[in-house]
This record gives sequence, C-alpha cells and structure tokens, in this order.
Amino acid sequence: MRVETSHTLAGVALFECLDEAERRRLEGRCTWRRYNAGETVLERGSESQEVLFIVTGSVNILNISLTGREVAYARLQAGDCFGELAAIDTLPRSASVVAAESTLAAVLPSAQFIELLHEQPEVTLTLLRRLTAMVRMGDVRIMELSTLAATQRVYAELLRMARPDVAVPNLWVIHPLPPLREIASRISTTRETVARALSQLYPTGLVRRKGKSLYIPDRDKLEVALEALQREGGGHHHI
Amino acid sequence: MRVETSHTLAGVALFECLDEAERRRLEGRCTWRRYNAGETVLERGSESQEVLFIVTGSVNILNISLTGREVAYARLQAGDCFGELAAIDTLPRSASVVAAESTLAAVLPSAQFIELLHEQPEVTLTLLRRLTAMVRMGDVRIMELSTLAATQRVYAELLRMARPDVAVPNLWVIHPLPPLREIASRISTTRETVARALSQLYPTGLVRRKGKSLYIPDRDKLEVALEALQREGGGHHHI
DNA sequence: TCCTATTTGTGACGGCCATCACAGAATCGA
DNA sequence: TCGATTCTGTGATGGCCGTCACAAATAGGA
Repeated sequence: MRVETSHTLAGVALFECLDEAERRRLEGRCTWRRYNAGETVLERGSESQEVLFIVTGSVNILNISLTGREVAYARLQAGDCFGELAAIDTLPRSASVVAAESTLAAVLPSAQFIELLHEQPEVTLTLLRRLTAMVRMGDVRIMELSTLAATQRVYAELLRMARPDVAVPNLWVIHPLPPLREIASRISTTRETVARALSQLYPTGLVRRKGKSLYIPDRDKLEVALEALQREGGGHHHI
Repeated sequence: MRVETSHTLAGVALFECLDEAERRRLEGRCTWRRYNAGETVLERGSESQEVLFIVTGSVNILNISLTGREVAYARLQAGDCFGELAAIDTLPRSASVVAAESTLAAVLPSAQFIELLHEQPEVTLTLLRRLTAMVRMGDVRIMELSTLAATQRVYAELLRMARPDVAVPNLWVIHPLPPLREIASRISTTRETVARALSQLYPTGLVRRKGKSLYIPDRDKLEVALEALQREGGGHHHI
C-alpha cells in the first residue's frame, strides 16, 4: 500500500472532463506539496508560474497593503485550482495564497499546463468559464465597495455566506461563522464595524447567533433591510 | 463600391490569429450596428448573449447604482470586444455598455462565438489572456478601493492614464483629459474630490494643465508623492 | 482544572470626504 | 456673436467609520 493514496486529481473540477488515463498522466507530471495552516503558498509579485490544485484542505487568496491591511479575494477548497493567471500571461503573481488549514496541493509546471490547454479543448473551456466567474465576482465586489457603506456590505456578505439549513426549510445558516476579522477582510472594513453591524442586527431578530452558527430565520427580510439602508442611506454619504 | 467598406473585422485583436478566409467567414455571420454617442448598447441584467466587436468608435462599460451613482469599469476602443461573459456562461449581462462616441460594432450571435472557440483554439487562448487581464485589473481596483483614500486613488489614476509624450522625453501627458466626473467614476469618488486633489497638486509642480492636456514633468516624483501619502496617511483612516 | 491566547463587544474621538451650494470658466450651437 | 449647457473650483457642513482602548467572553492546551 502506498504512503499517500490521496495523491489524486480525481476531485479537481477543472479535470472532470478528462478520462482516467489522461488524468493519471497528469498526476505523473505533478509534484505534491503539503502546507501547514498559515503557511504561505504563493507570494504576490513572485515570478513562479506553476498552477496548483487543492487535493485536501483550503487556502485564502489575499493581499496585504503597505499599511499591513489584509484584503481577501477568495477562499478556495479541495477541487479548486489557483495560480493559473501567471501561467497564462507569464506575469508576476497577482496575489498571495496562504493555507487556511493543513493542505495538500498538486503542483503542475506552467509548460505542462499550457500544453494541456492545447491538447484538451474541454479543459480550456472549463477554465474560460472559471475566469468568467472570477471577473463577474470582481465586478460585484467593485460595485459594492463603490456604492455600499460598510454596514451594508456586512449585510450583503452575510447573505452571501448563508446556506439553506439542512433540516428546517426557509432557515438559512452560516456555519461555521468565521472570525469577524476574516469577514471584515473580505468586505474591506474592520472587525469592529462587523461587530457593530451584528450587534445592531441581533435585536431586530433578523439574525440569531448560537455558538459558531449564525441563523437567518427570514432571508428575504434581511434582503429588504439591506435595500432599505440603501435607499434612505441614513441620509448621507458613501457614493 | 459598397456603401460601407469599413464593415471588417480586420482590426479586431481577438481575430488577429485568423487568416483572411476565416475572418471573411466570420464577417458574414455578423450583423452590424451603429450607435450614437450616449446610446445604450447593452443593459445590465438583460438576457442577450451576443458578442460585440468595436470596429470604429469607443464605449464605456459601467454600472449605475440604485442611488444613481455611476461606476465605470473600462473604456473600450476599436479592436476591442465585449459581451463575451454572457456568451460564455449564459448568465445575464453583468454591466451596461454605453457608446462614448458614434460607434460601429459587429454583432456575433453567441452560438457562432462558441462554435468559433471550438474550431479555433488560438482564438480561445487569446480570449483566455484577455480574461486574465480583466481579472488582474479587477484585483488591482479592489485593492485600491480597499487600501487607498480617495485622494490617493486620484494620483494613482493619473499615473495610469499618463502616456509618454511623443516629443519630449521623460515628459508624460494625459490627453485629452476627460471630464473630472468621468475620472471620478473610474475610481469611485466625486468630481469635487478629483478637482481638489488636482488643485492641491498644481502648486507642487508635479502636474501642469494646459487646455485639454495634463502634463506630468516627473512621473517618478508623482509616484513618490503617492507612496508618501500612503505611509503617513495623514495619520488616520482608510484601511 | 487553570491559564493563556484569541475573539468579541462597546465607548470615545476625530478626520476624511460625500453632499450641498454657488460662482466663474470653458465649450458648443445656432 | 451670443445664449445655453457643461465643466471646474472652492467653501461650509456633517456623518460614517477607522482608530485606539479596554473589558468580557470564549476557546484551547497542558
């Protein structure tokens, strides 16, 4: 029995369209790396161009500003890939990547990746859809940063994070609720502002917190509350 | 002689890799539309999925917030294409497009576009690079919105808009300088703030305005001034 | 279990900048 | 040439929220 039977690309979304033989061939061309939680996987500005695939674990895509502030772009999980931008355009890394937990990743050299794109049009089209989704998400975020005040962005982020409860219909849950600091970095504000937004929200009953779970009993009402803030705006400020 | 000899895709960057026969075939599948300045080409949220190519003229990609604020994403010119996102993922339009001047565009149905991607891998790879550039630009903008104060974003946008002067070496120019309102919408602030930033900049000699041109005698110094603002930050505020 | 590190809640303060207002300049048609 | 529209500059005002500070709560190890 092998030491690591988990060295497989079977769960990688980008390769779903490949048959097993092709997948095996790719696996042979990958190197495999394990990262501890908090370890830096890629550094913004560096010149490497490998593409990485998360086999197990998860990573945060983020940047740190000159003043030390953290801006989070995305959280990727098993099956996701990253590092494809530099492989495609050969420019320096646009963001840093930090392991959020112990993570096993497959590392494919950029030349192999480009070759794959030439040989497997289906992979290229899947990648195209992925990049399209990234562009759209970026546009949404720019729009939110430009037009919503910090408190409203908190509401919006809660709505985004919420998932339908497995048991109770119409109940939405965020579980586990990440540290407020992390939420703050996703919407470019401070943990204090997130805390205050929640404190303001609890009395209304729109959200309820129990341990590491945040419950949203009526998603529509929360959406309405967000739009209401939008219209009145408190009267002033923020574009 | 034909009425419009300019009905050609020859200048479209995405099709540079195609031979003339293939290009002609594509031209036959396009319909051609002319838009007046200010006319809406695409509406955010609409369900159309054609891909458009600018033959002559230029367009603004933008969105309007609920409160009527304009957020500009990009300005596209002859040779550029837009509308590809919806064609790729069949989702509603992510942004509106407005003609900035009288514009002639070739319109390709999404089915033909997808077929093209399957038949011409080179086109697909070019598109991949284009999307990659869009993702990177979005990331930069998110970072700026998250970490720079409005005044600093004005400096950064000036640096971005500047082009080397054709005559004098080391002189950079912005020509024509667009209305401040337009600059403001690109960096999500108000025209007043842009005006104040410029007024603050003129006395330093870092920029000089003459008619519709803005001159930047020493680009490096302006960059340093931006970074200086960054560090001291005036002491407070903005993430 | 206790002890420590992390997370969370909240008050006080102050600066940035959106907003409003208006005057002067520049641009454009007719 | 002259109105009308758009653009630009600047002052005054006020509120959002980033920053600092500190206490309480929670989580995690040994």
